Amino acid sequence: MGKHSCCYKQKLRKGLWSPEEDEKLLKHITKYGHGCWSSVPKLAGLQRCGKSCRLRWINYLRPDLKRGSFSQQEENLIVELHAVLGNRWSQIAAQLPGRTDNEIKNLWNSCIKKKLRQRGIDPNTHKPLSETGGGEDEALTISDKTSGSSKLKLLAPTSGNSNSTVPEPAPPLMPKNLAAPTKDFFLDRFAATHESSNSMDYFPLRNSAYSPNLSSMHQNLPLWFNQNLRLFNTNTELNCNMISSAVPSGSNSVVPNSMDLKPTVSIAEEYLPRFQYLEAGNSSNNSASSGNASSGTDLQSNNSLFDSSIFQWPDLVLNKEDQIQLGGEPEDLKWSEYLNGAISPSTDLQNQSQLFNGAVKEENQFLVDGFSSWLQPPELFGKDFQKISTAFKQI
DNA sequence: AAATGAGCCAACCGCCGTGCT
DNA sequence: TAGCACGGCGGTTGGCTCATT
Repeated sequence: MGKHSCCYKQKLRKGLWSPEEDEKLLKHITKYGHGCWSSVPKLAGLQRCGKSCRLRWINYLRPDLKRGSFSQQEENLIVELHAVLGNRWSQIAAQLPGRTDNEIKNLWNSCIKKKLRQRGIDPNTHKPLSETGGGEDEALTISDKTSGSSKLKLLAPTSGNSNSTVPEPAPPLMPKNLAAPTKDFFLDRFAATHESSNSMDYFPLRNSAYSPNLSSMHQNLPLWFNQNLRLFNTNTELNCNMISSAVPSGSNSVVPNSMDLKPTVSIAEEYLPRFQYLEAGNSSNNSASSGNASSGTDLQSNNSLFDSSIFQWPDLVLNKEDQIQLGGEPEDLKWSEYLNGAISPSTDLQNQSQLFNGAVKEENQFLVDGFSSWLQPPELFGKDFQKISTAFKQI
């Protein structure tokens, strides 16, 4: 049980992938797309099961993967997201463009957990160890895998009656296949969840060691995370500004340096002011300590998400000059989507939603951008990217 | 230089949900 | 409706690398 039929059919290779296998798989997918994964190994001439091919592609060969170590901002974001989503690595990964769930999971288990414990935080509950008794195996309160109920808890706003402990039904969740939510949709959600001071009762982090401001955001975060959609994919904007600032210069990101893909308007910009509102309304101390207070699209400086949190690992704070030196470009933008016109400065949420609800699989984009990026040494991306991408666009 | 342990990471395993027949 | 195939996810494992003894 659990084993796919393809695994029984023949003696299949297991273990590490050889460069030859990688090449075969890559060539096949860049040329034909993956289609049905179970048929990929056969068509590509590989002695692997389709599942293995899929995994290899997703975790390693995919051209939009960001290589290199995680930036401090990325780590912070992972911690924050984990506090909200628990061990839903794929959903966390969806908010970190270029990172895979496996990568994040590994980072969490090998690194972040340790750091949190060193800081006296229980990585499971995100509460101080003193509160949780420091039990390593304490039952998870957040990553309850019966996600239905836990989600309800996260999502449920409380009634206007601040004494009530019974959550009232939440406004409707973002429907998977309906038109994308409007700004008002989120405003309504925000109002519903933010109105009641007691709403924290249903949020596991209400007493966490994080800054109180976070609770407001956390309450709303789940509303924005749809299991089947990337977070509007707007995190392209949300994340890119955070992450790009700290990506080491040695990072061989596939995003070209020479391109300015930053959209003039994004959903993130639409909603980030709300974070500012949260700050103003709920926090008496929203002064940025990150030294990264600049644009209105910078999540970090706008909502002090990390500013007053305990996750200020002091070893990596970049000033503006550093950012410029390191590139500072919005490298996490899905440039392939830009190429395909999926995200343009005028692209609205609905269009993006349609993009991801559409029949075309997201990965199919690699047919185009994968080919160009893979075959280019990283240092050539910037120089040749536009030319190459233009060429592929014309195909 | 060899042995050992720790940490990291790629890949596997088992389960679940979904869509198709 | 049941059964099957498949994709996807999260947990776990095994092997490699590096540091320490």
